[in-house]
Amino acid sequence: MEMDERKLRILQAIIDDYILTGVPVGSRTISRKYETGLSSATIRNEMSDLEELGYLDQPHVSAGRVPSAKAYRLYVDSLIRTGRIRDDSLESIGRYFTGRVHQMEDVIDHAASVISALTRYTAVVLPPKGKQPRMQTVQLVPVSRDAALVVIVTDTGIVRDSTIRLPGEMDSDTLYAVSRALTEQLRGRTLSEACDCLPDIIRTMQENEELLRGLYGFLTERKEQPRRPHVAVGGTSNMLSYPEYSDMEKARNFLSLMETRDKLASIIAGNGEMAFTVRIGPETGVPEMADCSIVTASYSAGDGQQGTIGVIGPTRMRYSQVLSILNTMGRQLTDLFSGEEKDNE
Amino acid sequence: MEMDERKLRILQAIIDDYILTGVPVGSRTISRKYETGLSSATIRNEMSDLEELGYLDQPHVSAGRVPSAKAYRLYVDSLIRTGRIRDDSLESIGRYFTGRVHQMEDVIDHAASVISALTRYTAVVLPPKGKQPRMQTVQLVPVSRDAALVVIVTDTGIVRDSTIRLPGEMDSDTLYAVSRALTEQLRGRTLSEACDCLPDIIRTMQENEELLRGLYGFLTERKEQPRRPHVAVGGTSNMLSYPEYSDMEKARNFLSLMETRDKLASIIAGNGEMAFTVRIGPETGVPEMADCSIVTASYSAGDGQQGTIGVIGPTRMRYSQVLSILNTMGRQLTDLFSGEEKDNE
DNA sequence: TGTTAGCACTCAACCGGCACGAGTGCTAAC
DNA sequence: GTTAGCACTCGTGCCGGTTGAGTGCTAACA
Repeated sequence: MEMDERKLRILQAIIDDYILTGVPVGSRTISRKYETGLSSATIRNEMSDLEELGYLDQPHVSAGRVPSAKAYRLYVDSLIRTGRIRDDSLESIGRYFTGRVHQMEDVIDHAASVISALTRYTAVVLPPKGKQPRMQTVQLVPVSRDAALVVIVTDTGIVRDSTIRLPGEMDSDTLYAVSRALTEQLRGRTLSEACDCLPDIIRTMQENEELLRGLYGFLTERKEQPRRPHVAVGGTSNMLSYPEYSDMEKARNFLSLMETRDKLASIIAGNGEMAFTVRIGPETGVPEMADCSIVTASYSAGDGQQGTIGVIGPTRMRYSQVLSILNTMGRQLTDLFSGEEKDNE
Repeated sequence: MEMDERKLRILQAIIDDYILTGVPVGSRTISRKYETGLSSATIRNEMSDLEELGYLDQPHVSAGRVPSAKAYRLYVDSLIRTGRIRDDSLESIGRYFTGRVHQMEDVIDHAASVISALTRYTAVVLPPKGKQPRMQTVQLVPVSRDAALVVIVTDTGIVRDSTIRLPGEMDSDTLYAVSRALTEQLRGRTLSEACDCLPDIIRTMQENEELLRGLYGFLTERKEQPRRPHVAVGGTSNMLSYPEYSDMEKARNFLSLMETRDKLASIIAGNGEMAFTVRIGPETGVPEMADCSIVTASYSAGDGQQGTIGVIGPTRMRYSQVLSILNTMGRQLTDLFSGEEKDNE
């Protein structure tokens, strides 16, 4: 026995209905609500076949059928292959991003809350991430008599800053002179390269040895403990609306996973090569998410920097809508960050 | 009829037991588990009195008694008055904050997760906030040929940065010269004062008019849309462990409140004058939190800057433990930020 | 006068039985 | 190949009885 056109149509109807209602769907429902021109008995036979083929599950004998992960996979693949991903909500998304100060973290927080509001699922946004950033400018800004702020501008526009102590009183001009010299020497190097060659530089700039040692300590600390990126999450409470999560234990595990941002980031993080990733149920590889699906899309922030936006929802997700929204949002973010990028170059 | 010593002792026992178990407590339980030397019948009479006085509620006639908000209030007040707030968990808290790079947001995130882990409730930490910060140094750091990073160092150590466009190519030395001149003129002023007097400065520095105008735009934008402070939240999932939140609807409302950080911040924000605030049930003034309590403590970040740490839990909270942990954590944060502050002055 | 033992009463929680109905699989007729 | 009909399954909701924790009241006691 194999799949034919009619089976496919029936499966589609079952999935649509299940996504809508969340309750196992029976043969009668399909024959009535969807104009198939077939009786419930015929649907029943087809459903039986579809179950044998592994596309449907039956919670118990007198209940309706529920789509399996395999069915969703088929459904999503055909959705993506036929390119039926619209851009309908573009304007409503675009509207959110006008006339604002675009600080990176604000933008991704905001993106997460917009996505979760539109989809009514949980949204996760990871900041752009790419190759090792290279230094462009190093500058020491005086903060007080014996402390300075280290500002490192990299080619990705990301700035790391923190104060270091000065060995003694140093005026603003001296700091500037050191900054210029450092910039000249370190420009184009990555953070860890800079770390490696700083001892050499210290030798050539004896007069400021102590200050540079402080800077060296700061850099190595940063290299070993990079500031972990900000992960934006929105709409975690949405998940509790779905009967899939009426089990408290499950809900708590889910929420607690959402709280451990490191783990969450590693789950969401895409390989950056695919426009979309859809992982259904067990495909997520995370036991806590055995009955969730994760849809991710990547956006670009110029210069090879890639970010990820993702939606987490029950396996019976409105995939088509989610893909459309992620698609639009991805483009929006790409425009936004690339635009900013253009300003800087 | 009025309160006497014995009633107080019994009430105390009832509250202790209810905090522990979460189920209505009966007279027999009190007479056996707590060595009162009284029979259950006597306890029963006293409980009846306590109910009449408004300290106990009875869910239904054949259930035990439950402490009222008024009872918790009495309990907490005596807890605070007698100063029975220990510092037992100090070492375990202190241990968390050693050998780390102390970036403000990391610290408060971390504090929230430590508090929630220790208390098993939900923790909220607000960053220090105080009088208008005053400028100390302004510096323009070149980012690319036609863009610069504006770094403003204020006396609170908080740094605002964002890129602005340069009118044309300007080398690092020119930018430095402008920075020095600006610093001289603006030092000691608040952000909005700086905004007001920048037009005057522009007049005196004709040659860089265009650059300064860009800066002016940046400052006014910042003045009107201050970056909203980062609110750290930890342990939201903990709330689902308590039977008080077995109702999904309630749980969802709670979580969604935790997601709207602005509102959350305004609920938690203390007046800064009290060491501790305990708001019980209706006292919170938030309908979603009718059966929650909120305990807050403030910490100081030096120079009049005040931050707030808070715990949100069911009304039957382990107040004593929570107060003790907040007390310790508040001191820890005060030390940490004041220490940093000391480095800078 | 305060304390306690005893007793009747209440009521949520639990359990077993029963009817209902949605849904299936199978068979026979079209 | 399709469909009508029928027997069968099984989760769900409802009803009534039992249980047990807990109370309030009263009478006896120290």
